[in-house]
Amino acid sequence: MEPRFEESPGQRPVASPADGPRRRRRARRGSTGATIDRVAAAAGVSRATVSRVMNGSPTVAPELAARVRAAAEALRYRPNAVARSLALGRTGTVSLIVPDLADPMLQDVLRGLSQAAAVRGYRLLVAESNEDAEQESILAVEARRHSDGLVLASSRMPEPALRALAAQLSPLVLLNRELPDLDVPSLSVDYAAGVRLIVSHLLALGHRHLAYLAGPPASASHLERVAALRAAAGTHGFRLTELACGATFEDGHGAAAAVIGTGASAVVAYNDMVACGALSALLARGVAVPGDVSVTGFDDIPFARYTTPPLTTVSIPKNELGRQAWDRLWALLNGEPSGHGVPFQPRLLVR
Amino acid sequence: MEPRFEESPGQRPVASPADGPRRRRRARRGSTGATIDRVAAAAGVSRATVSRVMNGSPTVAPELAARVRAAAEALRYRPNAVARSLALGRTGTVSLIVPDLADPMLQDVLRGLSQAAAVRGYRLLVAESNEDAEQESILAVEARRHSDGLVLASSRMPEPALRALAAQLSPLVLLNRELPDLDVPSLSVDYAAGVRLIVSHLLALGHRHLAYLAGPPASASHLERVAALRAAAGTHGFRLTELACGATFEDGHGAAAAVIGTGASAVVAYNDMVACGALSALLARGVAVPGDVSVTGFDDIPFARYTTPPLTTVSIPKNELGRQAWDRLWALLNGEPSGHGVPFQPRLLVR
DNA sequence: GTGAAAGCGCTAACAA
DNA sequence: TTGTTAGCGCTTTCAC
Repeated sequence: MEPRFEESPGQRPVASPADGPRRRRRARRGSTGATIDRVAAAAGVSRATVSRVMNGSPTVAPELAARVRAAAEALRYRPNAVARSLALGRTGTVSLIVPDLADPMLQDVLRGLSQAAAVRGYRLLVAESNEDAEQESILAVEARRHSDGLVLASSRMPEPALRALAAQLSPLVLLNRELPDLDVPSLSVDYAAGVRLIVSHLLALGHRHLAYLAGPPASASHLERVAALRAAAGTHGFRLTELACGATFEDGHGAAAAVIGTGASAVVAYNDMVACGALSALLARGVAVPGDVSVTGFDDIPFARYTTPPLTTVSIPKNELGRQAWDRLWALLNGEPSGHGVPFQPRLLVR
Repeated sequence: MEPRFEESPGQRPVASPADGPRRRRRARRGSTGATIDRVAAAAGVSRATVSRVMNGSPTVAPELAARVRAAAEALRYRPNAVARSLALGRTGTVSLIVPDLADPMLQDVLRGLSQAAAVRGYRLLVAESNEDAEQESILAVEARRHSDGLVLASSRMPEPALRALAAQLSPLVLLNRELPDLDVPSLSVDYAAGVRLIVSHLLALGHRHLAYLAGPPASASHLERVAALRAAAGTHGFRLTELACGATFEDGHGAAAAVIGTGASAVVAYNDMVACGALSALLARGVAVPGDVSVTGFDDIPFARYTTPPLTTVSIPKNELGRQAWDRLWALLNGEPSGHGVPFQPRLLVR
């Protein structure tokens, strides 16, 4: 409230009245701060010149540039990223929202995205919604505010909510989720085709009664799969028993008893984790696999190859999905249109 | 230095000469921008008041607050996170650097960290160094500039480099890596103790020749494990054969032939992935596990429980490591000291 | 309780 | 080529 004491004269000449507040502000931050101004002062040039040098502008006299670099070095100057972002109007960060960070399937997507983004000098913010649709809306908006674009993977958001949010979230890329007639690029896998591959394979082996271990009810990919299964059952006339299950090892493990109860000769699992869990529990109960019962998975997680017996599954290009998500986002960030792509075709891996 | 122009009185009357540039700037950003100024204007109050309302300050008259909220709502105003960060001097983001995003072990750490941070409203930036030490230094500095703190997991950085960087990276928490005598909190697991648990178990089963499938040479945890193994071999007088291997399923799978060649009766794998890979390959070659050869892992990844036979391994509290990392970081962010903790004790899981 | 204004640290248009 | 200056959008003193 009172004006501060005058600075003692000398170095930092006469303290203007404005000096008091400024001091106080400075104190707030750590002593970390070598700012662009300090470097400019040390090098005896203007802020602009320092900025030019730091950003590699070619229009700076070599002699000056060297002086600036020396000063920056001496002061251990690191440009403040936040200030830079504010001035530039972009953060150099994109966000990814996933329902479950522990999902080996999404993990590879995460990796592909992260690596592709890194190539362009972009960083990745990740957030986990814990399969909670409401949470997801909030997270998405929040994450978007801190970054330049958003990838929403396997969104659990109800379609109306998603639709309403889409504008706010743009630039936005959807993974494993469609939003027809809205101009949001979405990368999808033709799960129905995947299911048909599995079904054909099992029918060819002579199976006539399949048990489906269902995924999370809110999962779009589960819905696609079950729909395709039912359709196939109608077409090919096999018996289909659906069992509520889930998406994890534990879920699959817990479903083994029920599977045996159905008398089905083959298990179509929602994904590889469920398949592995079920496989393990079946073997433990003395059921021979694939002798008594066949088990198939979905996704081709790294693990699927190393179970005993190895898992027959449908491979989807996870890493590629991540990379493509980046490509779409990158296009949007540059104002290019990013055409709606064709769905990825899964591939059957018989093991 | 020069006094500013006086503002012309009245609303926002005559376009000043400065108006040209400003216009151009505006155009740079998307039309997304409902700014605090626009809301203030719409509500007929000052910026400060809008800010107060948005941040829930109690010192605003209810009537005004309502007006502001209405205006904000109408304009679909979302405070600009970057500007806020700049003014506040904090980003509300912390970074995690990992060597490999696909590692199921680190993944659970990532999850624990992410969830714990979320509780305090913090977001998580992740970056993958691809096991590359140089890359890691760069990434770490970069990530740190964009966030308020850093967690470095299983750092591959040589100790001198890490030591030199520590100050620049602070607040910093290390995972799976010690930096003695430097004041950097580091969360570690007593891997030597874990190795001793496994060795005792195997010795009790009568094994006298163990094959160690070695992890990545630059990995600190591998070095700890191998040192403990050698020490135990000396103490207990069993035979130890070390085989170069790696950290992945493939690595373990590929090592099976070599394992058989050694004639060892038990395999101590660097981690669970290696163990699973080896297990699978051994079974495929007709080696009975655990009949002919025992296989043990390390980490207790979710999968380890669902192999056939299930994997005996050493459990380490991955999720807890993540949460604790956050706790330490949070302490540092608040200027509290964060005592060097005791190393976590692993637990043997016999399966 | 509210507003004016000075920052936060940087970029870039414009002038020189 | 270099410097001046006006922003980027928000928070927070300080004065009223």
